[in-house]
Amino acid sequence: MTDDLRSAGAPTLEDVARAAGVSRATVSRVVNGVRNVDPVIQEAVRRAVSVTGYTPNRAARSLVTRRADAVALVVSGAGVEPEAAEEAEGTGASGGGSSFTAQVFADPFFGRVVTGVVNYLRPRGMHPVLMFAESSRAREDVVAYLRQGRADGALVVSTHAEDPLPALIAEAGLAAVLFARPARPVPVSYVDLAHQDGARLAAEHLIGRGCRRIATISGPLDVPAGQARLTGFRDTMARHGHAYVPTVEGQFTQESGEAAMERLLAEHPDLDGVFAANDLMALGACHVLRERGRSVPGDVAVVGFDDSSAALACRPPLTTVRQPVEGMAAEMTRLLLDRLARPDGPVTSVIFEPELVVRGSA
Amino acid sequence: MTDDLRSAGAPTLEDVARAAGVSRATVSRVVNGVRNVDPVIQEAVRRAVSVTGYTPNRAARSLVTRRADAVALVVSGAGVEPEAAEEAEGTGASGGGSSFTAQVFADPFFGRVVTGVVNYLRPRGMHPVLMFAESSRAREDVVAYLRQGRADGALVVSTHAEDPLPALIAEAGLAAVLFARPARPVPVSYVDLAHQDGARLAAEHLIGRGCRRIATISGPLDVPAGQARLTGFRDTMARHGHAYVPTVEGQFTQESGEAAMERLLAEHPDLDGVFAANDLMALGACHVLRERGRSVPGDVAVVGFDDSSAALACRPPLTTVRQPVEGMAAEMTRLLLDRLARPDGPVTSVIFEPELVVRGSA
DNA sequence: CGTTCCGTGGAGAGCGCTCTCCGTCAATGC
DNA sequence: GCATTGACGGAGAGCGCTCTCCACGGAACG
Repeated sequence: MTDDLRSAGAPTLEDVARAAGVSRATVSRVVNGVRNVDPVIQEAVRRAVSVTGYTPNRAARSLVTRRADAVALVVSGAGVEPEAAEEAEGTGASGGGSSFTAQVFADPFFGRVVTGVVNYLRPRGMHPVLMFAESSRAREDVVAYLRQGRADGALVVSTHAEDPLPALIAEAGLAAVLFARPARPVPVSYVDLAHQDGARLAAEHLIGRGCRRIATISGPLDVPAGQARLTGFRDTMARHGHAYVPTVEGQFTQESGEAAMERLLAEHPDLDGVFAANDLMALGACHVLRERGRSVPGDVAVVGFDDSSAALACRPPLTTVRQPVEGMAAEMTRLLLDRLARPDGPVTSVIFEPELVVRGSA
Repeated sequence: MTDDLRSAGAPTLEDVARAAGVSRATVSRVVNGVRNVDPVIQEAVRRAVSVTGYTPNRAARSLVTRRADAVALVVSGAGVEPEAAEEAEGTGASGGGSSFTAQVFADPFFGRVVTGVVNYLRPRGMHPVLMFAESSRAREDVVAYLRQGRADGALVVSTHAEDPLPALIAEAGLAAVLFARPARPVPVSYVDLAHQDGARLAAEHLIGRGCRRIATISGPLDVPAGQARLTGFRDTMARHGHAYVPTVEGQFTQESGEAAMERLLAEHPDLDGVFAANDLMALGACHVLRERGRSVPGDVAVVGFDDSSAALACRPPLTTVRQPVEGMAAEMTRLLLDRLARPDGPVTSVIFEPELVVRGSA
């Protein structure tokens, strides 16, 4: 219906300029809302835009502005194991596929990150490009992608400590912001949770409800979050006179939570309180407790961490420490856009406070 | 370390050409592997590329090729309710935020879609741009994004039937492929599951293990998948002499599964088998059954649908109908890239066969 | 009444790449 | 031996946009 005005294909600035009887530069000024343009001419241009059905060509704009107006959302793992799994790429009909991506989304945590990122990006007309970086090949891809200018910066969520990606990005002089403090110092901004405070809340809650023989299932200790949650829990316990806290290390998975609970129960059959460093492990622990004839929270109180959807899938629903993931992800995004606006700004960190959510399990 | 060879900023084709002592065109030919280039020159160019640390500028390439080499992955809802929720965009610290995105990722199904898409895209050097289209504003954004040439096509996963997005995209002459058949016919390719066959597997399994009083919790009946699963289930039951199947409609959520189970149990206290149209509802059903003193599968056998992670979070783990989501998502992606390669190709549909996964619940 | 200045629109030079066209040179055919 | 062909490299014209300059005119000032 607008074909009469455009030479061929999509309408360009030139076409709009012709239709409005002004120059290309003026149309550009109106479209980008820059400098003063006579209101009458502005109106004429706007009309011409809608008549021609003009849409700016992003590639052309990017070429001169040197900005893609896009950011990458990278889920990054350290992965010795996933590194090898990459071979099985092609098929993977029966759930094989990329074990890494599947594994990432099994934890509802990542969905909350996406929600926070998208909420912040969307009102600004931006959308994240989703990338996975679990092998060194994939990490190079991410760096290449950024270097090609397809994205202006990266939001990096590492699933393991010792993730080499942040350092790679920093070396290449590319912009990035991390979710969670990197294990090794890297000159990159990040957001994180006050994990120790969260663990303290869990400890105080268990003590407060009268538990006397309390144990904990920690996260992997090579991950800063796992380490911090354990430290925070033990410190608080010590401050309340509990010198010794039986501890078994888990891997943040439901299975590892089950195995850990089995061990704790075998070694300390009389325990009456458990703090699991995330909800998935707490869920596993609840299953084992029930199978061993312990009622939750009657015989044993259980507290989780994260307030993920696993907390609600559990019966009774889990008392847990809520991490404001969406807010953290939004802040992470804000930090990145800030940095893109002022590339020589300071490297900062923003730490969020957790919150105890009391439900049925403790 | 390579600064001596580049004029300033990132190295360009020109820089590489100068370093290799050839023309820009030749470097382009080598980089893109097009036409025959003398092996000796090829080698020289390659060396120059690595010496200069050259990376092609995608914006410049896109400008002339008119291809972004990117696709959008759109999660689309029809949403009357989410439409209004858009107001609360800004803050949303405590989990409020965009109820739509949060809701999308609560079901592990979407993570599997992402996995399949990424697995197919990655070996081809592509990455999906994640977009949500739950309001008409957002739908326009998606269309604008595609029209700006920021993505070559869209992979659309609709959460509701009557989703207007596919039609919008088709009208604009943009490329798209859908996950699941649209409620209204639209000239766009799609992949889907043989839902009826899946329901048949569930019915036969329940009958085969000796259940006599079988009920079902259906999905929302305005969604083609919900409808098809119910139809398939009833048909098979009828074929085995069960003329009447007590049915309660659910909404594919855990809560709706609980409510539905309560009702079924109230009206048919003697039932001994339940088919829930997805795992989340089956999980809810199991919780209710246990609370009402029924053992699973001893007193009541339960079969779910999807084989999502909820199936494993359940105790006992759910017997369920597996939907090869990853494979379907990969095929959807293949169809889109095919279409981009041959824009005048046929509109097709690919239907996948489900598979029964027997675990503890039935 | 001349000078300065600000507000505003146009001209045009690229941004870095691809791709068509053309030129060159060696191999081949009659 | 000369025309024909095929293989291969170079030249150069854009792709659609932004943005820096410059030109122009009217207002303000001395």
